[in-house]
Amino acid sequence: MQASHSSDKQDAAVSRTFTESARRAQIVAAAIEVIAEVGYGKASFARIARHAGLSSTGMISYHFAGKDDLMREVVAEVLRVAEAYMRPRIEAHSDFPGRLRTHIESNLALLVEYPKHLPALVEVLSNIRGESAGMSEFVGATEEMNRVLAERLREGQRAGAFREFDAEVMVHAMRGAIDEVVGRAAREPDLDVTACGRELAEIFDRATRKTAM
Amino acid sequence: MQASHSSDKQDAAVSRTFTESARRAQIVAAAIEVIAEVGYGKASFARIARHAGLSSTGMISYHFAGKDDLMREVVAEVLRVAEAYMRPRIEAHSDFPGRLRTHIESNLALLVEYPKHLPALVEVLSNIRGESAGMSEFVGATEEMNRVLAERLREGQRAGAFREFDAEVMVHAMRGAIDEVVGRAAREPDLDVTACGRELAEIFDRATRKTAM
Amino acid sequence: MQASHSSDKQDAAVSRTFTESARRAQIVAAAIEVIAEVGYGKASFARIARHAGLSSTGMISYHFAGKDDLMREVVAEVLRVAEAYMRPRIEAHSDFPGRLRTHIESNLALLVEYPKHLPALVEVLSNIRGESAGMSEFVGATEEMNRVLAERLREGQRAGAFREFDAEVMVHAMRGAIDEVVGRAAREPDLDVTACGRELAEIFDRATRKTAM
Amino acid sequence: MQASHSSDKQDAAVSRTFTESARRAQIVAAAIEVIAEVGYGKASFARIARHAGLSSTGMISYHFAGKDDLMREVVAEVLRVAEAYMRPRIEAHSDFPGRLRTHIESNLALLVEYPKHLPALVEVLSNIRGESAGMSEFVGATEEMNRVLAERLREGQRAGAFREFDAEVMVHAMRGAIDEVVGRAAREPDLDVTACGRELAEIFDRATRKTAM
DNA sequence: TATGAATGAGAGTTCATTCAT
DNA sequence: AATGAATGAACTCTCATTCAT
Repeated sequence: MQASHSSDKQDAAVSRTFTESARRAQIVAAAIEVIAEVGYGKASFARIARHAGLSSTGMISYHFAGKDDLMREVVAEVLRVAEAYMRPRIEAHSDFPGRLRTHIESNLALLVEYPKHLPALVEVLSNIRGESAGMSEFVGATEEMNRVLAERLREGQRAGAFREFDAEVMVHAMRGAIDEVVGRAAREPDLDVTACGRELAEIFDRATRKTAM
Repeated sequence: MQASHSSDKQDAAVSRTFTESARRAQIVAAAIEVIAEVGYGKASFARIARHAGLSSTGMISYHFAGKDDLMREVVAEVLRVAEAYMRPRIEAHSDFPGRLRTHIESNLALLVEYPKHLPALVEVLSNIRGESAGMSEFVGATEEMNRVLAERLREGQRAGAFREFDAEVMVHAMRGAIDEVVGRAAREPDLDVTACGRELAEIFDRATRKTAM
Repeated sequence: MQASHSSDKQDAAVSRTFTESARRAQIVAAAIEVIAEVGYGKASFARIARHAGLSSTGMISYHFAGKDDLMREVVAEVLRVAEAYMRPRIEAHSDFPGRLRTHIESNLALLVEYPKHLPALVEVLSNIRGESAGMSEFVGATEEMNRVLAERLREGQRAGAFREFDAEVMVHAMRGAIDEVVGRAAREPDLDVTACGRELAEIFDRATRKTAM
Repeated sequence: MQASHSSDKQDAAVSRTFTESARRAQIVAAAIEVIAEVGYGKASFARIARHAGLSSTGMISYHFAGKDDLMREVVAEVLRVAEAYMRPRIEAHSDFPGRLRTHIESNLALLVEYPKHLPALVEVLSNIRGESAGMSEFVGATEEMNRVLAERLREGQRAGAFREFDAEVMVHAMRGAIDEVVGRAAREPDLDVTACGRELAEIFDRATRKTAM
C-alpha cells in the first residue's frame, strides 16, 4: 500500500532499464550498422541518429545515459543474438571436438547471417578502455564468456578428449583468429567466410587433438 | 637556385621524410607510447605533444604533413623495428617448422622487448579505414607481409614440411592469435607473454604439421 | 518513419535551407554586417558569432553546413534584397535609356538604404575563387544577372535605342563602376552616393546613346 | 667625422630601405605571382616562400618588417612598373581625349604584358583596410594617382576638350571599369583584353565628349 | 516522449612572427 | 645573410551533452 503511490516517472525509468523501448532497440540497431560500416571512431551520435532516421542527437541522449550506455547496449544486443544463434548449434553436439568445431563454425556462420553484428562488437570492444565506470562491466562480459569456454576445454582435457595445453591461451587464440576473419570480411567482401570457418575449425581441431600414438 | 615555380602543392616535407630530424623521431616515439596507452581514438595531437614535451600541437603539424603522415611514420617505425628484431631470429633457422615457431615466438618476444610498439601498430591499423589517400599504402604494407608469409607456408607445403591447408587463412589465424596476445598484454600486465608465445607456437606447429601416418 | 538507411552524407540541413529559421537569418544578418565592416578575410566565425550575440562558433556550424554555406546564404540574401528593391523601380520605366539609368541609380540607392549589403556582396564575390564546390553556383548567379542585363542592352540596340557597342563589356563596365562606388562609400562615409548614381547614370547614358547626326 | 663611425649594421638597414636587395625583389616577384594566382586571402608567407624557392617563411620575415611591409612593396613595385609602362604611351599624345583613351588602353595593354601585376594590385588594395599604420600610406598612393588623373580631366574641361562632369566620379568609374576587366581576365583566360580596352576607351570617350551641337 | 537549439570543449591545421645559431 | 625550428594564437569544424519547450 505504502509503496504503491510511487510516481509513474520512476516506474517508467525503472522498467526502461529492463524492458527495452522500441526506440532504444531502433537506436541500438542503427548504432550496430553505423559502427560496422564506418568504425567506432566515426560512429558519432550525429551519424547514428541520421542513420536511424532521427532528427537530432538529443533523441539518443534522451534514451541513453551517455555514449557508454549506448555502447553497452550494443555489446549486450550482439551477445544476445550470438548466444541465441550459437548455443543450440553447439549443444546439438555432445562430443568435445565436435563442440569446439561448431563453436568456431557457428560463430562465423553468425557473421554470414548478421554481417554487421560481429564487426560492431569487435570495433566497440577493441576501442573501449577501462576508462569510465560502466565500461568494465561489459568488457567483463566477454571475458566471462572466454572463461566459460576455457573451462569447457579443460573439461575436455580431463575427459581425455583434448591434449594438454593452456586453455586460456587456446581460447584467446581462437578468439583472435575468428575476429581476424571478422575484420577481413569487412575489408574483403568476397571472402568466403564459411570456408574460413571450416579451415579454422580444422586448425583448432588439430591444435587441441591428442597426438596419435 | 631557380625557383620552383610549378607544383606549389607538393611540399618540401618530402625530403624530410628521409632526413628524419630528431624532432620527428621524438614525436613518433611519443605517438607510439600515447597510442599504446590510451588508444588510437584518444591519441590526439594535444596528448602526443604534451607527452613529447612540446608546447603546442602546431609543432607536430610543423613536422608532419598531417595526422595521416604521423600515423604512417608510426607504422613504418614499428615495422622497421619488428623487421630488425624478427628477421635474424627467424633466419637462424633453416627448417620450415622452426621458422614458423620462431616467427610467432620472436613476434611476442618483440612485444616483451618493446611493449608499446605492437600495441600501437595494432591500434593504428585497426582504426584506419581506406579513408585518406596515403593510408592504404601502409595497410598494403602489412598485407604484403602476410602474403609473403603465406608464400613461405606454401613453399613448406611443396617441400613436404607442412600438411595441406589454406595458407591465407592460416596466416591470418596466426596474425589474429598474436594480435590478441598483444591486446591482452595491454589489459593484463602480469600476462606471461613469453609463455603465450610458446603455446601459440605449439598450436600452430600442430595445426600445420603433417598427420602422423 | 522508415529509417533513411542510405545517403547518410546528405544532411537534414537541406530542408532547413528553405525553412530559414530565425537564427539562420540572424546569423546571415550578422555576417553581412561583419563582412562589410572588416572585410571577408577577417570575417571569422568567431567575429560573426560575437556580433550576433552567440556564445560560440559552434552555433554557426550548427545552423550552416560550413563557411561556404553561410557565404552562399549571404549572397542569396543580398541578391534577394537587391532584386526586391531594384526591379520595381526599373520596371516603372518602359524606355530603354530610362531603364538603364534607373538600373544604376536604384543600385546605388540600394547602397544608401542598406549600407552593408552591397559591400558584403562585393567582398564575398571578389574573395571567392572556384575553390569549394557549392561556391561556383552563386558566382554563376551574378554572371547570369550580367548576361540578362547584356541581353537587355542588345534588345535596346535592336530597337534602335542604343548605339552599337559590345554589350558584354558595357555591362561589366557598369558593374565595375558601381562596385567602385560601393568600395569608396566604405572608405569615405561622407561620399554622396546618390550624386554618384546620377553621374554614373549620365556617363552610361552618354556611352550608350546614339550619336546625334 | 663624428658621424662616420656609425655601425655597418645600421648602414645596411638604412640602405636596404632604399636599395632593394636582390632577395627582396625576388620575394616581391613571387608574392605578386602568388597573389594573382590564389588571391590575397590564400597568399600566405608559406606559399610565397615555396613559390620563391625559399625553404622557410623566416626568410621573408627577415627581409620584411611584416606582412604589411611586403604588401606595401608589392603595391609599390606594381605602381612602378605601371608608371614606366603607361606614362610614355600617354605622353605620346598631346590632346586630352587621346590621352584619356591611351590611359585606358595602355592600362589594359599592361595587363596583357604583365598578366600578374594588376591582378595582384587589385587583390591587395581591395583586401587592405586602414588597419595597421603603414597601410594607409600606399592606399593613399593610389588615391593620389586618382587625384592627379582627376586634375587632368578638369584641365581638359577648362580647355574645352571635355564636357562638364564630376571628375572624381569619372575617374573612379574608369578605375572600376578597368579593374573589372582585370578581374574578368583572371576568371576568363580567353577574354580579349585588348578589345575590352578599345571598348572601354570608346565608352569613356563618349562619356566625356562635349555634346555635338 | 520527443524535439532541436544551444553549449563548450576539443579536434587538426595554418598562420605570421621570433629566435638561436 | 640566412636558416629552420619553435611559438602561440586563430581558424573551421565536430563532438557529446543539456535544456526549455
